[in-house]
Amino acid sequence: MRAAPNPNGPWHIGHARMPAVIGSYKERYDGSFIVRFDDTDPETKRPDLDAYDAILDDIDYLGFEPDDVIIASDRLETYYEHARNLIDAGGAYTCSCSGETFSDLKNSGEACPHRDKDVETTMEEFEAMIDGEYSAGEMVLRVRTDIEHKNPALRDWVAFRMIDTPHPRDEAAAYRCWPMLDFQSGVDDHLTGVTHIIRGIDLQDSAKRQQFVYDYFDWEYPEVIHWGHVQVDAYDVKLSTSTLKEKIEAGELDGWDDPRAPTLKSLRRRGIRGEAVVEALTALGTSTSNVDLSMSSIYAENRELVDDEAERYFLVRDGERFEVAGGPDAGHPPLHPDHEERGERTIPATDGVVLEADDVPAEGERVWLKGYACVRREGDDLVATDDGIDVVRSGDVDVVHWAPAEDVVDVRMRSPDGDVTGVAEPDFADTAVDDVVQFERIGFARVDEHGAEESVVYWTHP
RNA sequence: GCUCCGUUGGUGUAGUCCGGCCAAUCAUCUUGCCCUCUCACGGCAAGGACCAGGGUUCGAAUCCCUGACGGAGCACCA
Repeated sequence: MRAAPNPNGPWHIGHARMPAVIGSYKERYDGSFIVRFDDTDPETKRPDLDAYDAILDDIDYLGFEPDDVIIASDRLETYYEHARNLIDAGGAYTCSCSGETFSDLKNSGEACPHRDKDVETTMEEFEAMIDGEYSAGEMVLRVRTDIEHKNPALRDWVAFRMIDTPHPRDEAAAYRCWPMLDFQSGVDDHLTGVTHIIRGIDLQDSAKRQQFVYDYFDWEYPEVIHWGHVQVDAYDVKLSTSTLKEKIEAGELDGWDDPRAPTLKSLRRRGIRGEAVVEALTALGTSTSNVDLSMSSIYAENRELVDDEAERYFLVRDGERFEVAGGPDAGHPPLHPDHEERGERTIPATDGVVLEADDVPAEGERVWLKGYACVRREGDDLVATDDGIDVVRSGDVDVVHWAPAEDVVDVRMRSPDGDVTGVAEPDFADTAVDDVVQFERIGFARVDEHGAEESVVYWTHP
């Protein structure tokens, strides 16, 4: 099977569906996984030179290693050779109608004057196309299908056209005569031994178009299934590479890995594992209707992967400061509640503490500072009580997270909903970049940077 | 306009080919309870769906017809 991306930028979440499904089928049926860059339009779908590696990088992130990587723009001579064979077989003719003219004829089921051209003339004109003797729009090579076919989409479609703009890849920059997707893809699928094709519903007519070429060559068409589009909830941004590119260029997003972008690079930076993305996407199946992917299913898969190793820390957002009277010098909650052997943290309380606004108890009420003790609010002070943990177990007192008022780590947490700032307990400075931690009662986050001014983390999921 | 395709709980999915084992599976989700010094993890429970109407049949989520709704193609884009 193959994934045939158009190299126009890094992948968004929806793109991962193809490698996710192909990769898991490959493992199940001992198949092979080809990546083929379909970059045969240097103009309107102009390839982005960085995208080839970016996409391979994304596939690697997902945890797959392609068996083969091929690039269509390396293979022009192959397509030309098959076009010559097709012409010889009477399966194609050169046509100089304007797109509009041909469209009108086609829609009324009428052949254009060029359809009856003999093979020799067609061959001469096609060689002239290859030699670049025409400009864009002057000449195309059409596949002779059935001009009266009841589906107008299948009538005598274009196989090759002229493009004046050079291809961005040096290796392909000299070519001016380019195959259309249906020709290139159809030929390559056969030549590379593809047995099963998955493609989008937007390409539902492709197999029927390509079938005409396969018939001329007496090839057997692969099994093909179509699936619908994927929408992802939880993002304001449209799932479209070109839209994302515009937003990045306009400065609305910081880059392809901005946490607000629905890209794989963004998920990776947030500490979501490729495996979780693959699991969630594979579960969508391959139905032809459009599907909505909820981020919560990716989150659920990922949480299962990271929970056991994510150390716990406290992060207090917009803290309100209180002095603490009568308690111990510090709190010592464990790094992980299920793994006491990993040790405990030390959170000093002698210089006062901060609590999140929602956690501040009313005057005279009690709250349990997790890992520390029960305190009662008396004005701007929190006075330790001699309550035991049973007041928590009985449900009388809420447990809250907290941080010292001094010597904390300033933290900026970047998330799809924007940045939030706060302070983390001192031991948070011990974490390494790339660690995924859990800020208790807030959620998981990946440590991105420990800077001089502040530490930056990326919110992973609840 | 012409031509394709689809429609199972909030979301996704199994079942549809070969009608009965489906008073419909699993996951996520939501809620409640248990566990717990986290609103994490774990455990238990509950909630919630066969697009509509006809037809065939002893019997229809499953087959047929009609309709509604939704999607896609009719490009010298991929």
